[in-house]
Amino acid sequence: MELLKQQVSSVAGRRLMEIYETLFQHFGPQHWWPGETPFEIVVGAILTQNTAWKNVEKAINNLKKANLLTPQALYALPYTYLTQLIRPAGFFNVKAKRLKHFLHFLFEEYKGDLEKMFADDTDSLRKKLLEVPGIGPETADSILLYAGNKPSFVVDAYTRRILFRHNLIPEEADYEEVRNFFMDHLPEDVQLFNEYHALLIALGKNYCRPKPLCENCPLKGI
DNA sequence: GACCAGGCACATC
DNA sequence: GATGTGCATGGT
Repeated sequence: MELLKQQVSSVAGRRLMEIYETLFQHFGPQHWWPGETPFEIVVGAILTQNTAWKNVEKAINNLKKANLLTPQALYALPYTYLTQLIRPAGFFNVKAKRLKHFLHFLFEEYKGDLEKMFADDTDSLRKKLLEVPGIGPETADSILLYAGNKPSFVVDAYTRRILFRHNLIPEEADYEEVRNFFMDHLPEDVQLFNEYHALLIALGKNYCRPKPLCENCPLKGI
């Protein structure tokens, strides 16, 4: 951590590190992403779009129990059967399509091999993922960071709300601007990006709600 | 019974 | 280009 801090020169960077350390001391390590394999993480990243994680777990468990949580098995699985298995995660019709789109991409470009996919450099893989229908910026960055261990900062609704409330970004900042804010000011470190995003969610879930619970917020006063 | 959840694509203005 | 809307289940 001290080594990381030495790499931070800007005022914004020091502010981000201060927030990070405060959150880490308060919440502790988050052990993200909950998933046993890179492929499970990719599937989870698509299923969790605008959906509570608890519901995603049910869908993933259905796939696990059926021994279908591999690229080969899901690629071969009939669409209608897939929709039934992922039903608890909601939006099952669109998400089944999105999973199929990703699998098509994975098999066309990398013969179904996630390791080959992640052997691509981060920026060009990010561009390719964003061209897959159903994979937007947050899903792409989650896949890169949590499944591929690549340094791509993940931004979500909590992240923006928290940064806006702490006057670090304007309210109208778009996804890329918020992501660049982190990536321009923080050292490019996978573990830091991983933990930071997870800690922001912890803060968002517990304090930085649409109706803020600022009284006992760990960031109060810093 | 509203409101929210670890988004994204597409229609319409 | 900026807003609005559909997608669907399950927890609070």
